[in-house]
Amino acid sequence: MTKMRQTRQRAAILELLRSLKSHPTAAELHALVRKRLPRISLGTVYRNLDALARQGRIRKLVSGRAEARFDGDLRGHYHVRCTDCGRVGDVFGLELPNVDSAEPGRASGFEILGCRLEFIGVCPECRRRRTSPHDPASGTETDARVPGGLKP
Amino acid sequence: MTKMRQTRQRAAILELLRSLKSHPTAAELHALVRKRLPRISLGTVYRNLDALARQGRIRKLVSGRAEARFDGDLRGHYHVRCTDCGRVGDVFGLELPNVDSAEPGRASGFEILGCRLEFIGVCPECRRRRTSPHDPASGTETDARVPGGLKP
DNA sequence: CTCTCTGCAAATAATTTGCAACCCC
DNA sequence: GGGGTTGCAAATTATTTGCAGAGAG
Repeated sequence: MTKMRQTRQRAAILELLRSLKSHPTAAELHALVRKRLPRISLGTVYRNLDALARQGRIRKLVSGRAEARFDGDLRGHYHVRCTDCGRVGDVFGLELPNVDSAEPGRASGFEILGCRLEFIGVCPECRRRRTSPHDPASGTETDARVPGGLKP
Repeated sequence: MTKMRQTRQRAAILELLRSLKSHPTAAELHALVRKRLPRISLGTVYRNLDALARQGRIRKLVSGRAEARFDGDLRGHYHVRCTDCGRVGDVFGLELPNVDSAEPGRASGFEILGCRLEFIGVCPECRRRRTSPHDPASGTETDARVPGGLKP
């Protein structure tokens, strides 16, 4: 990763995103930034969002470009997703304390229906292949990395 | 939702998925089912996975077809995603107990880097628009719906 | 028989990428 | 000036959908 430059479009995207209370998609952001920089392209928005997230200056809320995966085992269990290859593993036998739904409901104004927790990690195969100094954060939201204790 | 028929392809997909310990993507599943039903199309696989998940007979692990969303606010907080419109809201001020990373690591064989938790709910706007008896589970993984207490 | 389902192919949608011009450092 | 960046357009990828024929009930 070489030196990152400060361009008009990058600054506009960052400033705009910081000024918003919402969590826009790339397309929404593009429409908004366009008011100030009418010629900015969607591709540039994507490239900058990626760069900024990779730097940790903004946060990317999951999903984008990951295929859906399916599980035929209905027993309750958690999942771990490999940051390198996307593979998903199972975590059976883990008991976590319940979360009170009233609190997030009050804080957000949403009617809370449930919640979802998944672990982020590196699968055995990818770990083996990890010799070169791989890039740090993929930029995708991955809350904490507290050794021994994770902030859900 | 009318009566669902029992077809050869649907049965094969379900049986195959149940027999697997992995969490295949639709394409991977398609390749596998094809060994038994060489003429089955990818479209049929998608349609059946969706139907089965909607019925709760299999589980769909997030992502597919949701656009990425971005957040310029780096202060630690959680998110709620609206099941109806996809909008994302913030949950500030929620303190949850940490999760021990050793346990999931041991259970899965993965090197655990972090975890991610997001709430699922209905945003104020969609709730207002909710008069008709909307369809229940979208099929997408949403762990528990314990009133007052959510299983993370 | 009647509908739901299937295979096939074309259509969407989100995101990525190749390339020549551009402009930040 | 040199190399990261941009706009544009074409390319990928994942998933959806229209349609006519097939097959489950």
